Amino acid sequence: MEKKTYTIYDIAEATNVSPATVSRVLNGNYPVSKKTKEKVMAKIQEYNFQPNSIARSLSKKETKMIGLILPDITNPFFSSFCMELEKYAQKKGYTIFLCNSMNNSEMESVYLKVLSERQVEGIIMMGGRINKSLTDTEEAAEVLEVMKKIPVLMVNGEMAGVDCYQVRSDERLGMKMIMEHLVERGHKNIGLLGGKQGITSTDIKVEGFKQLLLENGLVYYPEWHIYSGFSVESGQKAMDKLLENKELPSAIICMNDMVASGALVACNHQQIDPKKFALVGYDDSFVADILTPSLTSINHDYEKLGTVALDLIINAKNEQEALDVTKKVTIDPFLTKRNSTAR
Amino acid sequence: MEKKTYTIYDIAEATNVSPATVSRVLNGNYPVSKKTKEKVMAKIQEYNFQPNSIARSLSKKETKMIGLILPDITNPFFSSFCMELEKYAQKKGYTIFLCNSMNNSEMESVYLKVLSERQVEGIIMMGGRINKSLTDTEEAAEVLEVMKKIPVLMVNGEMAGVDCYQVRSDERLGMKMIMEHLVERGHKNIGLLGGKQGITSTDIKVEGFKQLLLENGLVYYPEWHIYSGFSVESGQKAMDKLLENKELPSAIICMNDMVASGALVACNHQQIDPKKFALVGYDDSFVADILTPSLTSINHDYEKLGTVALDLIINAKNEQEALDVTKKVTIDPFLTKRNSTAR
DNA sequence: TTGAAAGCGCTAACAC
DNA sequence: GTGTTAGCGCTTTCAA
Repeated sequence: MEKKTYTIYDIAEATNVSPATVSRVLNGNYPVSKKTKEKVMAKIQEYNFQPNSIARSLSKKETKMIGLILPDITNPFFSSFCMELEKYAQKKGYTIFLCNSMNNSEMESVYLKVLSERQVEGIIMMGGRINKSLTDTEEAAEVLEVMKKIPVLMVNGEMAGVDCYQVRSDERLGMKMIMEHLVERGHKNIGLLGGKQGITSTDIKVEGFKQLLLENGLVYYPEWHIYSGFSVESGQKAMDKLLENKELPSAIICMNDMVASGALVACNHQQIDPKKFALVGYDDSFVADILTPSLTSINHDYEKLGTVALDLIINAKNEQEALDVTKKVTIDPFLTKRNSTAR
Repeated sequence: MEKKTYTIYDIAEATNVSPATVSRVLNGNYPVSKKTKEKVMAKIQEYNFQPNSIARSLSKKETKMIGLILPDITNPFFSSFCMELEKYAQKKGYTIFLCNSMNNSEMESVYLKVLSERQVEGIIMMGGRINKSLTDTEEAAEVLEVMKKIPVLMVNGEMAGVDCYQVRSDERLGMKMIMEHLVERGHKNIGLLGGKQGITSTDIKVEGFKQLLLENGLVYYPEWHIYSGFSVESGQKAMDKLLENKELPSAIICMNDMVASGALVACNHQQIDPKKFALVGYDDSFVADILTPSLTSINHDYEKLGTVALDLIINAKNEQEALDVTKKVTIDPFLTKRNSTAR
């Protein structure tokens, strides 16, 4: 079974050329006569030779690998992004190194180190430490250390004192789209469910929510605003709590589709027709389609998020000299209307 | 910004030892005097030195990377497996190289090549070409070629003529658990929705379904058995079609949770109370919890699937000599009962 | 316990 | 156009 694995030397020898020439036909970056080229190609075919990209990486000091650190690939938001990122990376000749931190800061640290040792050419971070409103100094220091060697990009997050590449979907705008949609549907009493204080994405939405109520001449009722988390269960709990109120809103915005799912579960448990409320989610994951009623939600435009992120990080090297580099890009989300807010 | 990145030579020089010694303290595999060890460690700290694992890989001819090729990480079945695999791999000092083939055979080929060039130490395949009942010769040949160099493991799939490592959750047993559960609940009329003929996982379940009906003295009604696919929409279509029948089953088994979701959507559209049917899904993904009613489903035991798969592939190298290696392992799934089949 | 040196497979000057 | 050769950064005999 110890199959001999061929090197360019084997090919060179068998073809009576030098290893350099083999390398040249392999890379096509230097002129090689048609004749020798064909000769070499033939042997490569014959031997089914595959270049060792480890050796190439060492020699060229480039790995064509991008690291992606996220909390949990099981979450549709992250997997959707991952998918789009990889799709685009593939086109660009890059390959993605996926790291699930399991929502654990220590794991993030471990992976930061692993990726650095593996010489990835860029690191994209999502969730976890970059999504806390209050930056932890230790955690920031680690990222800064890595940034000395490798460009870092954060998706929908940031850390105080860490000046890195950023791509974010405009959650303030997303909230505005939701609000306009609801107002247009005649809603005046609107509740907000889920999320956690201190998590950036939540804080942005909450702030937008309050401000937009004001702008639309509507009132913010604290009892209709319930923090709970990001999971289905948290959504269920939040909805249960909301339903304890005597006065209820006519529309409910949820921090993500999971929370909205939980809200629906709560309604069903309590034998309350969910159509009583206009319900809106966030992330526009595939669950939005399977819920009853199907869920109106905000789409982050995953494709754009992915392509922009990759472009930024790939170009980071070249851009380092340029002074006017746009390091932070904001992507417009869009609203997908479904039955949960139909008239 | 062109930050000098240190090598063991820098450390060696600064410490007045040889690079070899630095390597030894880094790896801890050879005796080093306590004194020099501490000296070296200190410098490593000071310089914040990180070994280049590309160089190490080239020298040691080991990458500690395992490739994972699957159709779509967005699908909870695959992401759940991926998560468990990575969790265990991390413990074992391995790292996962994720490849989304986007359900595209050519992409599978591309990734097979990429992983091979990148010198991964094992390749785990799921879905795609290994899940067709009729093996494509070309596709098999590619896999066989790779197997000359790298051990390959297939999860819930196989290819005719390709003798590789295999881990599968026993879908025949899963079907039996479902059937027993339904029979115990008094159901005699059972339908089967979704899947595709020619896809192994479907074929196994269908065959089991028919046989188990027989064994339980029940009748197979072709009009209650509707192929459609694996998506939510396909489930909806299948259910719509099923509902055209005059006589309806009292229980419905779906090929996966997505199809079951679609079935529920169809019921809701048609204003039919889904509680009229006992509904069972497959995969036990998180959607099972958010549906109304919550969905009874078969869990593949992702953790076991992941750990067994990794162990097999990691040990492949050593085991090559042993003649009696168990190359194929079957994992027992388990039934998670929820409201959709409650009395 | 430590150092010298060869080598992992490929690339890229530099010659010719 | 093509060959020679010196690395890339680390590991690992072999000697000392």
